[in-house]
Amino acid sequence: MNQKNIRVRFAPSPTGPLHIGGVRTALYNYLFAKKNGGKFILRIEDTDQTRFVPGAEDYILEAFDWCGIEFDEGVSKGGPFGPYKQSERKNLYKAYADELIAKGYAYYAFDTAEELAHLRKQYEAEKKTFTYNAAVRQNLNNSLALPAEKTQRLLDDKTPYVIRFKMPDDRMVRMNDLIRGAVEVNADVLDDKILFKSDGMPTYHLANVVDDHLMEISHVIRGEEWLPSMPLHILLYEAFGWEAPEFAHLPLLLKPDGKGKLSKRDGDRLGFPVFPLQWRDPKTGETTRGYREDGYFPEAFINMLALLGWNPGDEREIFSLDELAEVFSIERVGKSGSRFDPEKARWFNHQYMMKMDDEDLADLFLPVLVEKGYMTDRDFIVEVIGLVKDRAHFVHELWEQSDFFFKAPDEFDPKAVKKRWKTNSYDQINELKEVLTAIDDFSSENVEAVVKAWIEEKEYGLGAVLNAFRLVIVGALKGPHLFDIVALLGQEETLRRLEIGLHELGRKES
RNA sequence: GGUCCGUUCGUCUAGCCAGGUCAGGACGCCAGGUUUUCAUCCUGGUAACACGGGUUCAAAUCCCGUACGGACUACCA
Repeated sequence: MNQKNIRVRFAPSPTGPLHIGGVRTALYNYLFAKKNGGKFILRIEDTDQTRFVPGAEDYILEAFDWCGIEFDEGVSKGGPFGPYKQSERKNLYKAYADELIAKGYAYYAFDTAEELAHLRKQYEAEKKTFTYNAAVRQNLNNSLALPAEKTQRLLDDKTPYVIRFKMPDDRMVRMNDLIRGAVEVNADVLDDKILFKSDGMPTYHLANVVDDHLMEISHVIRGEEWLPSMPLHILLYEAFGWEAPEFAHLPLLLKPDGKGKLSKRDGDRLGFPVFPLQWRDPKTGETTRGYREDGYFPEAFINMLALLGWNPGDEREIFSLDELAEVFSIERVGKSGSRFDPEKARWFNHQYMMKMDDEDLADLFLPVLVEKGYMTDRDFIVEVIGLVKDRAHFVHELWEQSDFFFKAPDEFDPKAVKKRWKTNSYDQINELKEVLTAIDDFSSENVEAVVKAWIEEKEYGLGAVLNAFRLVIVGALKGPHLFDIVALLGQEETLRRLEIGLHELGRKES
């Protein structure tokens, strides 16, 4: 009874394309909400005007749309707690900062960025770390150190200032993380973080806490990089007299090799996407590949991401989004970072490829065929897909697995020719032509039966004839069951290819 | 440097909380099988508890330390 409503949020900053680590964070939030009958909110955290990138917000929306992740509330969706973009909530944060000052939990600071940078350098030269905290704040340019009249004069003169949190100097902050358990930090190693910037915008810390409270967020599920600021946030809730949400800090996604977290460079270097969608940088015009454009199915992409850091506790690996939502639990999220494995990503896509309906695949394959200039009967395409889809990892690989269904070979693989086009091949294929011409029922089974009977009767080698046969039909020693191919191609086309093959390959002299 | 978090096959991981199984599965890799071919597929194999102490009859599992890795340490999020 009385259990708080579950409300979680994903709060990206629109500074560029969404990294797959971000997608995974959003996914876990989504799954947690769905599993617990809660709400999932999308909030845009654009309090840093200098880092705004045009198109980034649309990218985020489009990426989730592609993934099939839906929000209950948020930008472009609306909801009772809007607006959901922090720049549109700008005028509401200052009052909260003022409240903290009034209660003695925060103060004005007039130090310039240059002064602080200088101080940091000085400390560094002495091999010390500069921390803006209780130990030094009395010697700096702020409302705690200055006489009240001086502070008031600076304020009246419109001197630029920031508002800092007054970090307690002797206080053990005890916290709980849903994934890591108890965590405790002594506040005296923390610094007086800026809550409100001189440009009139709040920093992440203030905006995040205020909005999470106002939006009645029950669980904050976010990346591990936020773990070090959890004490600040807890203290902020405390200062406001608000009940803090539960926290869960997700482990990072790591590079496939070497050390460190997965970055865009790793994708470029190793040849796999790091972003869900292709992204064109508006400044440089540089284009970065995406999972969608690389041919991944959104279902496979999501499935792969979900299993990176979470597992169901049994040996299942293939899950739809709905199935994930049913079995997901935050307790089963691992503590350690997960190395991203591009090979396994491919494997997931292959699993979905094989499961996918031939008709649906035909819809996806059709544009590829049109582009190649082979517009064919749709039923034919569906048949082809049924024969080759198990062999491909991606839709675009369907073409290399099936090109011979759409055109007679324009060249014959030299290695295959050397291996399988022997002295007597010409005569045998020529004779096969007669055999095939005489067949009325050109079904796979019947052609196979007739051809095999003929080979047996003539005592030709099965492998010799069939491989030469495949060579002239396909152009290489590859592809599905040969008789399935010729049945689908039809009698006329099969005979035509035999003709072409005989002409091109000719009689091999011994 | 400081703070915090982490560490089971090459990789993703189960097992740890409630110590007792040849440490299980998947990807990859290797071998065999199926196939007239290639791919798929099937079967089998390969391979791990970071290290050192302690507690205990018994430690991957609990405790301490060490090493290594990571994140954070901005008027960025």
